Amino acid sequence: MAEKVIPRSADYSGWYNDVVQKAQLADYAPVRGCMVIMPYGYALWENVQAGLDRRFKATGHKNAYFPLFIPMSFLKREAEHVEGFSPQLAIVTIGGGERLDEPLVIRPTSETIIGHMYAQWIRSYRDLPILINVWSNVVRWEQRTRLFLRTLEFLWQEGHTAHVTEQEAEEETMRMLGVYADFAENDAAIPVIKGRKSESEKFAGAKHSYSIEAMMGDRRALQAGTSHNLGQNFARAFNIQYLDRDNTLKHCWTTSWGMSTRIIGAIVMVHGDDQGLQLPPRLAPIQAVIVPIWKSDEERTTVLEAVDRLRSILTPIARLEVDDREGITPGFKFNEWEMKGVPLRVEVGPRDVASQQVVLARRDIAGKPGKTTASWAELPHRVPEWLNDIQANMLAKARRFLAENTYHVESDYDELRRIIEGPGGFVWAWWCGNGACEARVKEETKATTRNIPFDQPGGTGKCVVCGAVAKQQVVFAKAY
RNA sequence: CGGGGCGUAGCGCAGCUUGGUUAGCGCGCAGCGUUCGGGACGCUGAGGUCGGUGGUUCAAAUCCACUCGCCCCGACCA
Repeated sequence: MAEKVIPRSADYSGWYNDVVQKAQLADYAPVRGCMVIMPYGYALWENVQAGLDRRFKATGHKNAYFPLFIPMSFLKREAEHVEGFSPQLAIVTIGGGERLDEPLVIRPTSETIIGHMYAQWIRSYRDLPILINVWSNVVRWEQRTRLFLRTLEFLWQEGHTAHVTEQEAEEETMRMLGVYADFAENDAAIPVIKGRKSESEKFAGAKHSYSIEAMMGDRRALQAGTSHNLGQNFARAFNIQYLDRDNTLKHCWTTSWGMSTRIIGAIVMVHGDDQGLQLPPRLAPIQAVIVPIWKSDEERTTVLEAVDRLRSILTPIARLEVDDREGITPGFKFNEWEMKGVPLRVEVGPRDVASQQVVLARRDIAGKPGKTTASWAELPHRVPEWLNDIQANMLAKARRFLAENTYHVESDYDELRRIIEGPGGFVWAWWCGNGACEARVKEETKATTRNIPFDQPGGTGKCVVCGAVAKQQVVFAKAY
């Protein structure tokens, strides 16, 4: 635990794994690609869940659960009708028992089950909209895995809604994308670009897919959340119909949207530094840690008495940890809590006790500049103030980084290439919308279109690849 | 599935080219003492089928064959 984190600039992916493991968020099980989330990492996920759940409740969504395993025959019967939607299959035989007569399939997402249930539940326009969210685990057969970002099994929420009109479904799709963007920026302190996915990047079977795209510390993009307008594709495949006011049967308009434990990887990559993890206060399982300092037994007694007082002052206003472990130096503790990303550290030594004060050290500003003293009396208002300030500063820093590594090349293809192959980052460029142009960029530079941002410059330009008239700009970047 | 790399103590590695007593080092771990306001130090100690199997040899961590596992780069990635 006393080891230092690999520097971020030296080996980014090595650094990433190192931070995740040393901060005790997660580790690999001794099986290829299988991630074990540790208690500290799970506590972080619980805070993510709470932040999202609060927003879902505010938009009228209810939680439910759908099964993980589906008999093969069901999947064949129900799923093959959706054009382009071919879920990855995992065939299961039960260990220790007999071979199954019929293979079970693990759902990679719940669309199939949900489509089936909605078809049974929905009869009338009065049943709509139906707004359900599912907290669940899913399984994908990934060739190459990475802690949090791409794992064989992961935790997420998936929302599934059904509506009377196309417009209502589109509004819902946008509302939930907005919820994700709001969560990312205000809770996770990660600035994102909201936009629409290109045809080749969208969810199979969707009419439109939208995403929020974030920039990681190595300037690559990460899709941090998606929202899909499924049109009537799934409703037709699963026969989700309702009787409208005019006494005719109509297909519903459905949506789905999700955010996963991948967001934890994003938090690590956006905010982490050479010192380790850095957590935004709103999501940090531990917002403040008290580190008592003493030499003699006498000092120990007086300092720990003060710590008890501080504990009762701070417990109501922050998620608090007191590190009164013995036989470990204060310097070691400082570094350890920094590695775990705790936003605020409260140091209390004999000198502080004598003057009824503490030293506050903030994680987002290294060294002396990040330290100040505060009297015990002012802690109840100073600590929340600092936590808010740290939250705001982390978002501001991430915004600055995003801006500094964003380029607008308009229509010079060679420049696009130079940026992607050189410093890397997000490149805004005009795009005619032709899949061939997109494919060429991917082929030649490894960069993909991330999304077509809602926030367009307006007007028209020339496609960065073919020079044809383009009505929109798209963001190109290498992605995880 | 193609290309490359690696398996030696809980973790990270050296030793292998050129075979030779008892297989080393750092971290961590245990005990004792000194320390403690930015990753302490000293002493003592525990911990190993050298991934596995077979072969060559008087002798194998070291050479050969096979095999298992892992990592990286590609392919793939709602």
